[in-house]
Amino acid sequence: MKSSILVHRMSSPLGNMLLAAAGGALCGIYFSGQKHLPEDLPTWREDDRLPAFVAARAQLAEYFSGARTQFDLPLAPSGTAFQRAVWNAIAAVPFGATISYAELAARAGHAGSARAAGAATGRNPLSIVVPCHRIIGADGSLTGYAGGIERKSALLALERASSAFELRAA
Amino acid sequence: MKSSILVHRMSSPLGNMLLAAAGGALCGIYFSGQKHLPEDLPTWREDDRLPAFVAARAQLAEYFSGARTQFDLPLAPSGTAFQRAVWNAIAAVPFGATISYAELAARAGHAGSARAAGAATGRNPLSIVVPCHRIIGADGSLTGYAGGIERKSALLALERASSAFELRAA
DNA sequence: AATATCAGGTCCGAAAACGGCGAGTATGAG
DNA sequence: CTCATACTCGCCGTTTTCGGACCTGATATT
Repeated sequence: MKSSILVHRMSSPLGNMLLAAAGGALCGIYFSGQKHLPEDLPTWREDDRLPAFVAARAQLAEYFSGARTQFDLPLAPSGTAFQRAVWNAIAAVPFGATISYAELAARAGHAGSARAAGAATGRNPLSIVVPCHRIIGADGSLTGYAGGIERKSALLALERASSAFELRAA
Repeated sequence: MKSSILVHRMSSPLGNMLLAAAGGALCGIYFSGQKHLPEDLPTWREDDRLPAFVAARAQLAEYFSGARTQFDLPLAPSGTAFQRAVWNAIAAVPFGATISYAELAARAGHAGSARAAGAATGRNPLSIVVPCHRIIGADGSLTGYAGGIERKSALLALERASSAFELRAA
C-alpha cells in the first residue's frame, strides 16, 4: 500500500517549505517545522518535475515578491466536510484583508462555531494559497498560526505593504 | 420544562414492568432493572388510566398467556433514523421466528452494519412489543438482552411453545 | 476614558472508545 | 476427520471525551 503522494522542497523568505501533491493536484504546502504535519510524510516520494510543483513554486515566488495577489493552482486538500467549508471560506478572503474567526464561521455557513472554525483553520494544509493568515481574533490579535505567529505577522505585513503600494499607485 | 411523560407500573411473569407514554402513545416498555433506562425517568408522572396503558396491559397479559401473537398499540419510540429503521425491521419479525443481527441490518436497509444493528437493538425502548428478543447471533447464540439473557430465553421459549401448540392444533 | 489582562463559560467538531456482530483461523478433543 | 471453542480482526453507528488559532464582560492600569 503506497501512499502515492509526491513531495517537493523549496526555500522561501520565511524558511524552507514542502509541497505535496496527489493525483497532479496540490494537497499540502507546509512550512518547515510547522504544526499538524501528516505523520506518514516520511514515506512520500520526491519529485521535482511535477507541473503542479513548478507552477506553485513560480507563483509563490511572485507572491513573496509582491507581484501576485492571488493563485491559480490545482488544489485537492483532504478534510471533513466542515473543514472544506471553512477552507473555502478562507480562500474567498481577498489579499490584504482580514476577518475574525466568528465571521469566518458565519461565512462557512456555521454561524456560532467560531472555535471550531479556529480548529479547522489550524488544520489548513495549504499555507499561503489558502490564506489562513488572514483570519485573526475579534479584537485584532493574531492569536495563532500553525507555522508560528512570526510568519503570520510577516505575511500580513507583506500584504499590507503591497496593498498600500497599490493604493498609492492608483 | 416538564417532561410530560406518563408512566404506569404493572407486573408480569418475568418481573415488574414499567410503561411510558408521551402524547397518548407508548414510548417505553421496560423490565425492572434492565439496562439503558432513561435517566430522567424519576421525573415522570404516574397515570393508571391512560387508554394506551390499559390496552397495553391487557395485550401484554394475553401475550404472556400465549393467547396473543401480535400487538395493536399506538407507539412513538424516539431514536435516530438508523435506530428507527432497525426497530421497524424488528417489528416485522413474526412471532416465533428468529433472525440474525446481520439479517436484521440487511432488512433495515443497512447490509453490513450488523454490529451497529446490535447496538440499536439493545436500545429498543419497547420490549416485547418490538420483539428484539427474536434477534439472535448468526451461530444461534442469544448473545444479549437489555432485560437479561434469562428473560430473552424465557420469551423465546414461550413463543416456541405457543407455535408448537398452533402447529399441533392445525 | 481607553486599553490590557483575565477568567469564565460554552461551544463545536474531531477523534477515540464502545458495544446484544460475524467471518476466518487455530486448536484440541472425540 | 468433524465439531466445538477460543481468539483475532474488520465493521459501523452512537456516545463520550477532548481540546482549542473564541468571545464577552469584569477588573486592573495608565
